[in-house]
Amino acid sequence: MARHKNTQRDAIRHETRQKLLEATIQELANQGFDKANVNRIAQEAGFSIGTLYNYFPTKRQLMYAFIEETAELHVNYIQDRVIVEALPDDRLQTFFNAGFTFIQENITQARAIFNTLNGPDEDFKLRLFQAYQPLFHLLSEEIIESGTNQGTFRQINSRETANLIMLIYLGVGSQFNQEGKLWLTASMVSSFVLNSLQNSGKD
Amino acid sequence: MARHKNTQRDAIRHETRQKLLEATIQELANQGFDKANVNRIAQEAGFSIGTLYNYFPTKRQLMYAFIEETAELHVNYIQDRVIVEALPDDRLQTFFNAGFTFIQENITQARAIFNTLNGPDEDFKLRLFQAYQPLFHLLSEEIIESGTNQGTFRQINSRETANLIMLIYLGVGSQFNQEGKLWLTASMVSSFVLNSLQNSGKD
Amino acid sequence: MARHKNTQRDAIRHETRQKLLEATIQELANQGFDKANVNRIAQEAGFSIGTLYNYFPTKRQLMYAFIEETAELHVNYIQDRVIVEALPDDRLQTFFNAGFTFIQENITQARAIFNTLNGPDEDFKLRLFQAYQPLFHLLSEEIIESGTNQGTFRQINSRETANLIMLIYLGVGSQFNQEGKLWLTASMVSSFVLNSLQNSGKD
Amino acid sequence: MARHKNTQRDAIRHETRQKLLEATIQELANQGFDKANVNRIAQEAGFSIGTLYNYFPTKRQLMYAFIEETAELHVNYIQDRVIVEALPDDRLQTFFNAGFTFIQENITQARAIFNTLNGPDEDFKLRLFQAYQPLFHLLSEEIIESGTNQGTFRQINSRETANLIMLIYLGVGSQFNQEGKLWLTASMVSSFVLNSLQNSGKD
DNA sequence: TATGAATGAGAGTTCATTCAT
DNA sequence: AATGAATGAACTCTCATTCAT
Repeated sequence: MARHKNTQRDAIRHETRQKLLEATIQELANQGFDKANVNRIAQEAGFSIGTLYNYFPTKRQLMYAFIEETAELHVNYIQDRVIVEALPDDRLQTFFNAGFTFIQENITQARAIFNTLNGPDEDFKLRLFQAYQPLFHLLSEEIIESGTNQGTFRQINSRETANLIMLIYLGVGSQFNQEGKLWLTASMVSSFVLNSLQNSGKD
Repeated sequence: MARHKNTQRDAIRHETRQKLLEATIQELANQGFDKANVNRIAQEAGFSIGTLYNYFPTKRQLMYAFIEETAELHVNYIQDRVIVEALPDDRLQTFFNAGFTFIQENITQARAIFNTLNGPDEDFKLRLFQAYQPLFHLLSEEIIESGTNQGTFRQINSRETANLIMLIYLGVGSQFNQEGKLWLTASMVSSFVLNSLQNSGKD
Repeated sequence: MARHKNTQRDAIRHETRQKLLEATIQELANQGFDKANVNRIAQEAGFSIGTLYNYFPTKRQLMYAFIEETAELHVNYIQDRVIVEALPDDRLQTFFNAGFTFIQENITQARAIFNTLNGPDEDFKLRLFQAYQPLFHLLSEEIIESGTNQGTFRQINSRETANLIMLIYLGVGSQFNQEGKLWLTASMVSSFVLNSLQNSGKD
Repeated sequence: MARHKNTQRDAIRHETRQKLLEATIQELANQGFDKANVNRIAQEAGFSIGTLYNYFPTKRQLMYAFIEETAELHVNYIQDRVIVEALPDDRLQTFFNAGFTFIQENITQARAIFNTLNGPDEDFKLRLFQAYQPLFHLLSEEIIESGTNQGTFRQINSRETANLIMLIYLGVGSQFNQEGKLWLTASMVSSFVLNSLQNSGKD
């Protein structure tokens, strides 16, 4: 029974934690890290500030938790869809399709991530970089190298190119208007990138 | 003599203003807008806080002034070098060469601009966007359309592509390490982009 | 028990709020709005500045709260005593008697109100005007019109006269010396006003 | 010739001083003493802040000068018109007529004076009180006592009554709307006061 | 475990005043 | 006599964090 109680308690703890993180997303998306206000976050989540501090010892820890949770969702969403494709071309297109779809469907998180992404805080950047490593690896190994090996893509430094594509993805992904519509489409971007990667006769 | 006196006054005002803006650059590069501290800026510039506020009525106005001055330098530097080239290919290469050179040589300003660029503040973004309009125009009209007309580049939407290239430029430009070395080289990036733009047999 | 806890919390909040308002009264009485210092108010109340701002979001809101609380006390005090009198003459005398008594007994609040009353701030004036409306109504309807209808007072515009009497009351009320002694007595003032209002043979 | 030069210099000094005082009136009328800004006053007057400080050693001295100049105009205006009347009744009516006319015609000064009048600053009050002494004397000696001696007015303490009338005058005078229209008319107020003062059969 | 009253360092901004020219 | 650049104490307000209940 003690065990049962603990399970129940864990469930409550988990739920509270999630509510706090959701409120954090909203606040971060609207305000960015510096202007985000933990008192307001607690209030929006329906808890007292004391409770928030029972779950996250500092504002920074709260933000770290948010980054890691959101990045995991983001990464998994793309990875799951890319990996089922066989051809490098299709994988690249799926990368952008899935990525931009995720952004459109999770615009608040996306906004919060992108706000954080290019801020001056090196700690945040490092965390984000680490959290997005799987996508980097996906691009570098499962798409570019795979494509070069199969002769679909021209010879190219896979790490540098992955870096550049990742940058394009995040850059385009952060350019949405107030309604969350991206300025550039997935197809425009992926065709731009594919055109550069594909082996043409002349090269 | 009154005229002479005014000249002297103007010189003093100009010098003080410049010192304040230089200190602003440092602070912005290190801290970003929100954590930038006007008291520290004034002190670094060698003036009292009151003097700073005699020159710039709010922290925000100070930042605007910085943005406009720096963007103008940045834009002119690139424009002057691109426009003397005749061929679209060369212009594009020069765009990246000059751009990345400017960044390396003005790393503090660049860092400050990029810190600002992707922050959550829409006002700053708008100001930056406006200040960098000439580069956007340069890409769209003088490079891409020119190339498409001459048959060097494939048919492509010039505005969207300019947008994407600008994004790539600024994205790569903001990825430097502590010593100010860029992670990607101008030649790698411009060849990536050129490969995408150039007419190949197949297309 | 939760309920009990809430009751306790409410009591604490109320007490803190009152202490802050009391300190506000002191400060306003001594300094007027513009020179009133919120840090000093908080300190006098025995709290930190942060606590003050947890209770009142701006200096101005603090002053509004003070105005409304004090005006209510002031109005009730006079109203309660006037309304039990039957004759218009007695009511008018009671109006001044009670009013001046209240001032003598609450000299700090009175001083603060009068300091505020004629300051340059239109917002404060409006608030005060609204808060003192019941007294205005009391004079206009329950004293002057009542007196005119009964033939005790001569025919006279009740609203204008109420305005004038109110002005006299507040004007005399603000003329006290350092010890809080009024320069004019209630009986002198009420006999001056009654003499003007009462029907004489000649008019 | 030296003398002539000095005369010229004096004229310039006088003109500069007047311009500064005029700007002071505007500022005081709009802002009240505490929010009045000497830098702004100098600018509005068309001089540098340094020049203002050459003429008035402190903000406070500038305000004193303003008070004394304005009060003198105000007092003279009323006095000149009252003293030519023979009868106490007419003098009292003229007192209010002239007084309210002056206010309407010099609304900015009036506003500034009334803003100052009831502020918390005892020094200002004292200065104003002294500056308005002649009006007080006019009421007390030349109107009330004169009237009592002639039997026109009932027996009444002349100093207290003068005090009360002065208070009524200044109180009504400070109640104007944005366009400078008074809420009460001169005739309404003077008839109210006369009704109280005049000997009726019953008293 | 949850609460929320209280804290206080720190930030942006104002403005009377000084003084070298 | 006139100038205006420079000063800095003082002020309002913010918010991450603590801790007694």
